[in-house]
Amino acid sequence: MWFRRDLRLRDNPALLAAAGQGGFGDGPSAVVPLFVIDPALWKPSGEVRRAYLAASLAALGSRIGGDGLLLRRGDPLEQVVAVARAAKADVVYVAADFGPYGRARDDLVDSALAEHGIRLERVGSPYAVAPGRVRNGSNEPYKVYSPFFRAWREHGWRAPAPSPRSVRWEYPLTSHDIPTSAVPDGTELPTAGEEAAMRRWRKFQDSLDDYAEARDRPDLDGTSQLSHALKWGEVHPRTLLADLDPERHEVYAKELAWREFYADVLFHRPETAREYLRAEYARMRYVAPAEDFDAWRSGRTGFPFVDAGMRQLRAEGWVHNRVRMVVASFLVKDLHVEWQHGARHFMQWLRDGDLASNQHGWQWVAGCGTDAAPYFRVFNPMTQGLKFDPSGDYVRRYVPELRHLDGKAAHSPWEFLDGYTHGYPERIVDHAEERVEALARLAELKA
DNA sequence: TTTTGAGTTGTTCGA
DNA sequence: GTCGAACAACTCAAA
Repeated sequence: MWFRRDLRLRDNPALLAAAGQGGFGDGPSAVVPLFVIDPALWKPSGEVRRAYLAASLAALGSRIGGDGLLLRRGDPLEQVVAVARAAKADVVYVAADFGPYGRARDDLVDSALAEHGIRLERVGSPYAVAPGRVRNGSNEPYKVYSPFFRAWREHGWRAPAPSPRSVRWEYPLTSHDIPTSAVPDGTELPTAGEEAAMRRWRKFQDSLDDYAEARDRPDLDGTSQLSHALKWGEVHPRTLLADLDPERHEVYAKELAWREFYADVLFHRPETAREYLRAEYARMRYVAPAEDFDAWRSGRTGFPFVDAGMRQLRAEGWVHNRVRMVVASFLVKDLHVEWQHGARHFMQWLRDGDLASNQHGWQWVAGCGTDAAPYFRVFNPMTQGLKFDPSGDYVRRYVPELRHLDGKAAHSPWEFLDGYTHGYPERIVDHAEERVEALARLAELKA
């Protein structure tokens, strides 16, 4: 069993197939629990995601017990083949990967294994409905979310798979060490592993009825906080969907469907991990990242809601989705910087950094993605802050220079004589002007 | 093939 | 302070 982004034992069809249990296989087998630390993925992941992955691997090792995971470092092409041969394995089981890199990697590993008479079996995926499955009446992939969601729900998914009974784990080779992966100073990460994810889910289920209201409020704890667990497969979305009331909890199911929609879009258009989904947007006039980009990255734009979000990213490796949209809109529409620069920064720091969701979330905000909505949607950072952080608590939590301002005053230090007495920077741009400029640049594109 | 209705998440302005 | 209209035109999906 080659684990990748499915770091759990429960509801894991590939593992059941490997162990020959649950009707997935043909009788009990010994299983090698393999994880390969691939430098091609490890290095660009950013220290937060690396640290979280290391903790998650340790948690999975504990769940397995005994010698835990068989960890190998290096090119999967070499490592998987070496381990499979040493184990005299007939089959290597995986959950299918639908990302651009993972697909190519798995095809290569498939061929390399085949040379030794070993099969690569793809059982299940990180999604309730595998990318490529949901099609419209013309058998084409959907390009708009809402009809995708209806068809996705109609398509349906399997019930959660049973947990494996005792598995006979085998270790044909010795483990390598996990590379050093210290958490950056001051970064707080949640407890890793499937048990922690299930605890969080059970706790969050009490809040599901309030989710539709509370989910948009970054000052409240209204979200499930499971994005990192979904990213690493510590929990499968199917497990969550099975616990939802289809009527009352549709809003939460819709958020899971967004994740599946973006995976589907990226599956059909793998080049959009880097390139514009709407190619004409490559022609727009942009500003090369410079001092303003640095101010954005470090949370010193002078716009409290934006700066709070950018500092939350660095402090926690996570940002509330509402704030992700606002800071992304600010970079693209107020600073006129291409979305790829912002997306790369997010991927460097997010503990849940998922290529499909991140890149297409950015493209959506930038207007070059799957958004079918009006072009004139430009977020006003102060209006957004007042609307979704009405008490100012979120801003004060991450921006100490504004803690002396009470209530909503934290959103507009420029209106107060003592607004800047604690070192908070002045606004680096005039939002009203840059909004007009963004619309003008779009108009040029249309012309 | 043509037509029709709809499209996550907004902002501004004037009544 | 609140509320509704205006802000373009286009693409997508299905009837």
